[in-house]
Amino acid sequence: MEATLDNLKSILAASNYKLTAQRKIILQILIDNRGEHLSAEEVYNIVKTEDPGIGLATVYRTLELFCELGIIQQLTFDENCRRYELETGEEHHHHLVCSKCGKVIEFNDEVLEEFESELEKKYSFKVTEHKIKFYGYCEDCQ
Amino acid sequence: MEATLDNLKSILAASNYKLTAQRKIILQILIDNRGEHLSAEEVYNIVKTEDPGIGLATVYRTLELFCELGIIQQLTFDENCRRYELETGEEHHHHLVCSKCGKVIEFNDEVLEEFESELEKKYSFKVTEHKIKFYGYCEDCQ
DNA sequence: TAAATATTGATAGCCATTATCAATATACTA
DNA sequence: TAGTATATTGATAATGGCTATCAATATTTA
Repeated sequence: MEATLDNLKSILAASNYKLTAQRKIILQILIDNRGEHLSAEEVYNIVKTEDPGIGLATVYRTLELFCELGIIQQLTFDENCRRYELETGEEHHHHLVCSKCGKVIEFNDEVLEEFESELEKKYSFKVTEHKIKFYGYCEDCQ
Repeated sequence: MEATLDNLKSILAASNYKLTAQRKIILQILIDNRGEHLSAEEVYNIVKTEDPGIGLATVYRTLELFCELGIIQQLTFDENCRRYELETGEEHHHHLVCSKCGKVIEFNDEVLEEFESELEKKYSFKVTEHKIKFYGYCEDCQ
């Protein structure tokens, strides 16, 4: 289920967290920038235009909390910079990252799901998460 | 082609780098610990037993250089800790990482290669690198 | 409305990695 | 083989994204 400003309070309450103005603003920004893969710093810069008093630590904490609650998902295209995207509740998808212009193309594929099942059998390994990224050059940069 | 103490000099020379005692020791350690996925800090601790005077920066620089030359490959199972493994010249492989005990199981599969080719066609994207990791629980930790 | 609890902002701290730079080592050249 | 240009080293300061701390404040519950 995708998070909205309306159900945020109940999502938080279900885990004994409280609804605050800061959390609402940050969720709103993530929704407004759906598909943007924002970093904490970028969220901070946007949020400051609406609430200049907000602290950087609050942004980091809120993003971490939203991850824990499954509202967003953490991505790391480049190390030393974590990015976040809204969890849509739809199929999981993966990314093609252009090494030149930085463009990110999303794809999803059930082939990977099948592959995962095979691995689980072969290695008696229970997969709970996967990180799959392809790096290279997009159409414009080749 | 896999790097050895014998061909290290020519690999370096081909890119205008020089052979040094430090580079030899570090390569030797990587060879001795094949399959260990060492971090820079770990390499540093081992190297100090053979050459106490070596600097940490040299270890970092050498590992970076070896990556650039294709002698080793960088891995990131856990963010904020980069690990390295020898490039064997054989098939590429990927990793299953146990979230509980940290065990790393290696696998390789041509299914992924095929999948990559399909992606390239579909998105007009030239893949140069992929990072594929599955996280979960190994046989002992389930 | 009060009390219990969670959250916030400011800021100091962390820690793996990088940059700086003078001293030194390597490798080419004559 | 000595001289020279160039690359490398070790020590250490700096970087930078992120986290911990804590008193002040806000939210929720009773």
